[in-house]
Amino acid sequence: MNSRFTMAAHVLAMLAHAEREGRGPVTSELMAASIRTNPVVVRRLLAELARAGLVVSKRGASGGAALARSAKKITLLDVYAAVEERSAPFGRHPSGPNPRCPIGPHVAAFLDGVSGRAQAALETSLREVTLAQMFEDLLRRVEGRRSGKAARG
Amino acid sequence: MNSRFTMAAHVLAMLAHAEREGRGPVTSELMAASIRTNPVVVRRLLAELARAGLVVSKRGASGGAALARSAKKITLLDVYAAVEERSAPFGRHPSGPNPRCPIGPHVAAFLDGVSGRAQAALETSLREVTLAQMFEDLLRRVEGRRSGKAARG
DNA sequence: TCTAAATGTAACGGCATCAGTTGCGAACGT
DNA sequence: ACGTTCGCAACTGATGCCGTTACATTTAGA
Repeated sequence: MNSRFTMAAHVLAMLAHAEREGRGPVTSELMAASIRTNPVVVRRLLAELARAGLVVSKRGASGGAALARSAKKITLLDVYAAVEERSAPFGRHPSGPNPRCPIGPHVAAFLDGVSGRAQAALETSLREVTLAQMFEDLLRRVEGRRSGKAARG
Repeated sequence: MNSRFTMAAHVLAMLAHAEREGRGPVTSELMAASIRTNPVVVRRLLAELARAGLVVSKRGASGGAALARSAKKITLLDVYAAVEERSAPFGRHPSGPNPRCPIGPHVAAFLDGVSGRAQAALETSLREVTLAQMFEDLLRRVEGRRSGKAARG
């Protein structure tokens, strides 16, 4: 299983943090150290996020990545769609069912509907959370304010 | 991506059909021909379904597989859980976040909640459909009754 | 009792995907 | 000009899944 969504959330949290602190772009090297991976892995991830319009990168000295728009306007669904192309919960026959079998194509058609509804439910639950909400929750967790109600997630 | 759920649905539909027709056990070879795969693949699948208590198999001459209980009492969630162990919609850092990074563990904790809710939504949508409902829908599709309302799925 | 029909299971290869790594060219600030 | 940083291509190792072969085991039926 694929860990790009988790890494993307981590990266975007760092970018939201930098933005709030008024710091400049964040380098892939710094983020890679935080995630414990290689800078190139982070850059590949950033390339996908940039293609989706979520981040912008600057090259050269004092370059790095930053959020392309407000953290309030980025939902986890945006992130998921950007880095996880296959959102279907299950796959299909690689070679298709036997066309001489009368039920094969109908099973596939039925499952298309099931898959579509499951996918819609997943997307709805991801659309409800913005990057800003996630970041605020992280701040609360880090600051250890146990008194406030724990944010969902 | 994994096609076991689709194959399992196909297999179980055939078993439901055989049961309704009063036929005996269905061989893996017959089912494999319908799915266009190898009998061993079907048997591996049946082994998982049997471990989950959904089917029973008989060895030897005139052996094969049959439903272990009524198709009305098997939901697609049962099937999904039986063959798709990883139901989480996204994975985690392989090596975990950097412990010296203050937000890493919190990102993971936050995403645990997100994943749990997404997973719950998926499971709810799968629990709503029984094998019997799916099979009835397939029958309608095969018989080509366009007048009746199309079943969800 | 013998035979044919089936399952159960192990082993192996091919293929795809992913993470990690290296190397280098291009862009950019100082 | 120089060092910094991204972008990108290429390669490796690990993993997971499907397909296939092979073989032992079980069972019904002649």
